[in-house]
Amino acid sequence: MKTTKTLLVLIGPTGVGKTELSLALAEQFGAPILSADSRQMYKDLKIGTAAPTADELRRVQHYFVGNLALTDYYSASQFEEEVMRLLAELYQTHDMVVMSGGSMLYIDAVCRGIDDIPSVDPLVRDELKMLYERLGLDPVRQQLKLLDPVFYRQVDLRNPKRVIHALEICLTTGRPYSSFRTHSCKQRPFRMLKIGLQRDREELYGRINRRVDAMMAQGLLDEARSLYPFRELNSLNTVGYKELFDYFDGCCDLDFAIEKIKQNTRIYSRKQMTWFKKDQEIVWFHPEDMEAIVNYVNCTKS
RNA sequence: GGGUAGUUACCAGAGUGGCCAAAUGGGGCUGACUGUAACUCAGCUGGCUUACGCCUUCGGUGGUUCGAAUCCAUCACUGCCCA
Repeated sequence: MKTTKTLLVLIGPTGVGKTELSLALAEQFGAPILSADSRQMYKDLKIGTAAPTADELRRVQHYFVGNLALTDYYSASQFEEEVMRLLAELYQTHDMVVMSGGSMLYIDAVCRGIDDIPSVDPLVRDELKMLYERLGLDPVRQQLKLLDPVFYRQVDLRNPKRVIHALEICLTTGRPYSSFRTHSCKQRPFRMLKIGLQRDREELYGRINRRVDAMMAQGLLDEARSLYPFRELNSLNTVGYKELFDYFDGCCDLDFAIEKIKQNTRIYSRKQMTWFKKDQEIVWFHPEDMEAIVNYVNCTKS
């Protein structure tokens, strides 16, 4: 009899209770956990990203937690590639793997695939960054219009990140950015069960606020202080750290910074929900209703 | 008790006779997003309406005026100063 290999994908906004549930489910099904969190991957971001603790890491085999240095370049595409390679390996010995996380783009990269686009030449990146900083977005837009009129018509021309990135690709490859974009959905050699975790807004916000207070009690301030010298790194453009950097700069007092962390975390959770809402494959549960989730998983096994 | 400044939408705060449902910022909400994504960007934010538009608002009341958030009177409350 052929056993179906399953990827149990736990999706939900930050603070909803993914970590706890993922551990319980992983133990129940004897599955390893694959984290899909773009910030918990950095080994120096522990408290502020609510990364699984050493105890939790001992309970279940985890992947993609604390595997990067702050200076490492990383992308959703790399994540897709590494996850696919790892899954092929894990499915030799496991029927089920749990993937748990909140990084929308990373999850989609694994579940649907992401187009194969070459990496940006660092020189081109620096050059465009300078151009943008010196002369604004307009010259970037004009160049993009010339090199990729198709994408030029599609992009949000007011969004610097998107406009600049498209041009970066045009310049490093010599081809229009849009020619790489197929948006095709890749087939995966395993079955995916997307489980969405949901709580009432008020309940979620309460958890988020309390979690930030708990982070402070655990020493987030010291963690952030030790990372302050690296604040310009992209990996530190992260909720929970950037607000404290502002405090170190003297831009606000500590209480204000903490409130900002709570607020930005709430905003982030809403962005996640907006993204996940569109995904019709997700079946939604309350994170504390493990029984219903286990039933659902078992029912779909046939 | 006397003087003085004020009372504008969730908050702060512009507006001092028509171009005002009322600038701007914050907050809130909604959404976009395929390569640094916990990023970046956008829209809405008095009520009803798809919209044209209509209705109710600028501390209360009463006036002046074709027309008032804006002028006058009065009442209430708040801040500051002098007693």
